[in-house]
Amino acid sequence: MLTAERKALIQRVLQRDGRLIAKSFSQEIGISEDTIRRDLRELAAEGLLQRVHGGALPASSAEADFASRQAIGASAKSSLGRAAARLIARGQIVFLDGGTSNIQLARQIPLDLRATVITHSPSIAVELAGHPSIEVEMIGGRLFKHSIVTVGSTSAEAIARIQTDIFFMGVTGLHPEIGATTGDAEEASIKRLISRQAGETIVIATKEKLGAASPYQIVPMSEITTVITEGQDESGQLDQFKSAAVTVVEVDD
Amino acid sequence: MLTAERKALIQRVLQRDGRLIAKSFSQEIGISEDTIRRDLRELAAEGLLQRVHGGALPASSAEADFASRQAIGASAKSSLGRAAARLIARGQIVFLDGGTSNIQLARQIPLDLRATVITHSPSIAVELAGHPSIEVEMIGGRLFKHSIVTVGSTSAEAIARIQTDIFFMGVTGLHPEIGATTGDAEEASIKRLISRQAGETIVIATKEKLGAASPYQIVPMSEITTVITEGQDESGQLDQFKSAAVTVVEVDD
DNA sequence: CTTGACTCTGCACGATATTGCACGAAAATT
DNA sequence: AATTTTCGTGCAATATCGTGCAGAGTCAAG
Repeated sequence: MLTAERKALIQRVLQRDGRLIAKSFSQEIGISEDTIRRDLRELAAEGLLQRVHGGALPASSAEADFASRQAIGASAKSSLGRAAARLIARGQIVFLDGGTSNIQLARQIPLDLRATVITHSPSIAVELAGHPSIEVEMIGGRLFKHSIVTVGSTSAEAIARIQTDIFFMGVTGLHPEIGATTGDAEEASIKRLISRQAGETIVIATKEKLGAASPYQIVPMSEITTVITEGQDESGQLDQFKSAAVTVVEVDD
Repeated sequence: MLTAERKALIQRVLQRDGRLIAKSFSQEIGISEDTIRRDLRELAAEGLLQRVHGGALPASSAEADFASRQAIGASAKSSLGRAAARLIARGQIVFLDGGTSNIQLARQIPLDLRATVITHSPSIAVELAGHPSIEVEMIGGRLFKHSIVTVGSTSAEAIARIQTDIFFMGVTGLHPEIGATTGDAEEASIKRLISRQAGETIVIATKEKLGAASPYQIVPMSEITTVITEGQDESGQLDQFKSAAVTVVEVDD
């Protein structure tokens, strides 16, 4: 087995299980613990995971900081969410992905707007249960705890039967050449499917996600209709996205 | 279990419950008290929590305030949930209905119990996303906002394909002759279907629900295996249930 | 084809960390 | 004041870590 393969596998297991035990993992793939520990040390040095006694945890440790992630940059996310919510027209069928940006979006939907929201995020469903005029449809399936969205074949089948006007996609990275990416292969696959069923695919990206790339590609830039991001374009990155035939909406805080 | 995971878990429980008892927590996750106390000491040294005799409280005083408010009175409600959670055996497939009683139940599931929870309540799904060893399967469908559960034909189809060991049913009334009732016809129909797919049907009923009846019958008493309720039987109502070949679990506060 | 530099891997071993137990001290409860 | 519970520390057993080292494989220059 190649070193690079092994390292990729480590990251995948880490994304899937939210942790990795050095001893049991080494037995599982039939490699000595020493080698695994070496890999873990190197990946930790690159900041790709968090090394702990006994194994490793994801770099941005899983659900533990879901709440704190929500707190960080909340004001920026809520103004992005407000801008995104304005793109929903009366009567449309909208797919809302999981993630903190989309929860903000859900909170910003005008109270008199009548529309249908499809989601595979229980958090979004709970949030919208309090909205007076939005019809909510929940996609079932196995719960992927890290992102708190449903995945798997049950989800895929349900999604395949629904055509939507707009898909607000959550990503962990958005790169001009690589496109939209996320940290889990199965999640990427589900997002790809949703995108195919949608007329428009819109990505809300805070500035730290611009130019970043995670292991798994969801779709290339060509599949993305609109990017909603913060207005302070320091690095000129936005020009790269604009030239990719994508509408870029810049929002000031 | 990794040390870092354990510490993360401690902080999450602290955030959720507003407090942590060293002794009961150590039993819950099957680790010696010494280790837990050591963890608490270390986390306190980092300023991540406040160490107190018997356990720990959240670091910030604002949260501690919220915590004590929540702790008072919640203990009465959660004791029913705790009793219910004890009925779940390792490896079982359990259907958790919506409702506040079942959310309490979800919170009381021992942290080391491995089981699968099926639910049509997004709130339950979100709650269990934080549980380290429970597999969660979400039933999709149209969201019935009043109860925050999914209903409709999509839900019904998904439910019809699943056989479960136990169904913890939420009701608004439980009457010795009329049986279990609720306020919405469609919800009643979905609950009936779930009950048919389950080996046991268990109802958690606070005392104000006993003897009460809502417009729509879900199932007659003969379909209910167990009733979990509060221990203070003033009116002799429980005898009526006991004579209906139902196991009655009385819980003292 | 050979040689030498280089990398990767597994093993050995001393260093370090973690855990549970024992026991006396401190705190809470009666 | 007596009793029970909880705490903290020392200690020993165990698990995990990091490093040095040697053998195997790779690759390119000779």
